[in-house]
Amino acid sequence: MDFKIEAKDIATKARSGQITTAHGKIETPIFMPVGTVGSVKAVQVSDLKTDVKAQIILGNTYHLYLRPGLEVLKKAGGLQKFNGWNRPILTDSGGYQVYSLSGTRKLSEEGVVFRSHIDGSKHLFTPERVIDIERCIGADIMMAFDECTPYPCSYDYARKSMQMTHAWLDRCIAQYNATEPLYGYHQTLFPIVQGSVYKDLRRESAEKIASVAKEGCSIGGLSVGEPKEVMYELTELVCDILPKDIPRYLMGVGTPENILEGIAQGIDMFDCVMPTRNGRNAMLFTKNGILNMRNKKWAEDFSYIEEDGASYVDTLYTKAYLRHLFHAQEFLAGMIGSLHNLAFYLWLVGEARKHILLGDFAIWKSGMVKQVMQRL
RNA sequence: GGGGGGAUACCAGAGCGGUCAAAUGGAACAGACUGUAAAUCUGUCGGCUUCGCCUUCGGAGGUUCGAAUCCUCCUCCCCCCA
Repeated sequence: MDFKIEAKDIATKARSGQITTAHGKIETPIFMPVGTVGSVKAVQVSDLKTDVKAQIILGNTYHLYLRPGLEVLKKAGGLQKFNGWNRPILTDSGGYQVYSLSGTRKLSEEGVVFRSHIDGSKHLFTPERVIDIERCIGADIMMAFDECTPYPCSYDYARKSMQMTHAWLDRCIAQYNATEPLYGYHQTLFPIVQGSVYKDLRRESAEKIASVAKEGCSIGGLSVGEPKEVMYELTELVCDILPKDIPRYLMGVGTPENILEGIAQGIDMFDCVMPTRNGRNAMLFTKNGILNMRNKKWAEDFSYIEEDGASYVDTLYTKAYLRHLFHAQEFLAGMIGSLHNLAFYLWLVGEARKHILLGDFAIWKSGMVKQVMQRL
């Protein structure tokens, strides 16, 4: 994997660049749609490519391991072939499930025993095992196995968890170095900064990650409920420590505002379920603000979803019609919402990139944040 | 013509003497959602000057300390037999 920085903003720490993977190039800053079980929910691959203009999508190690399972993925020749995407894929390691499925798993220094949310069966995930699974999935970018700490989180717990994540990282790297890709193309490994909301822990973790990161690195454990100001402050602190010449990925973030702030602090990659999940739940992000498409006020609004929107659905359907679809619980409603939101997110990071290259990112951003976050 | 059942809030539908402004669904209205156990979840849902009060359970009377619940009559609906 290769990363070239093309431009650096002067007023902020934003930068634009290009990542080259075995499955294609990625222009940064970039937003990566989430496709947990191998599919970006409610969105066709064809639309992801031509309409959303996604360049890389996520998959999830825990979910794909459980279903369809490693044998199928191996026989398919990797996830890129299996799901028809054939472009760059990043897999989350299951570290988020350590957090989100905390009620059905047991955590120890060795690893995590998950109780399958599908059938209740037990599955041990160790750092070594996670790397093996990610090899089977064939992700271009594999995430190290970590614990995403909850919020709030005591200092003591955060410190121990961070130390464990660091120990797991060393084991991930060892396993990474001891194994080969299964499908003949290069896979890279991103380590993850943890440390909850504690600055000294974040600093320590960032230093650890900086010392081992080769081709990219990431920041985890944020956007789990802490105030956004805390997230911004910690992102800045961490970015100042992380290597400048490799991509930085802020995991699980976020709202359009979060993403623009992240870009300003030097983040290159983002992912979040928000555009798809909220899109399925009738919340639309537009360049003029946020709409709840279930609201009565759209019942007889026959204007297009977004007159100059980024997706073809924006001028194919009216607000009144989309509201009707949501009320009628038609699958099409969630498909339109997801497609619209993803196209908006990709448009947003594309614009950010454009303005970084132009040199007026800071001005553009402050106007855009206000515009994009207002409620319509 | 004879016999029986029923009318409850926007809809459907519990309740069958006090703990009922009335269960439960649905609809409606609003909100939440940040490395997806989510096409999910939450709240409100008679009125008001809202720790209380007022008006409601087809209509009119009555019994009772007290009625959506019991009695009488009326109106409408449904079913069975001829």
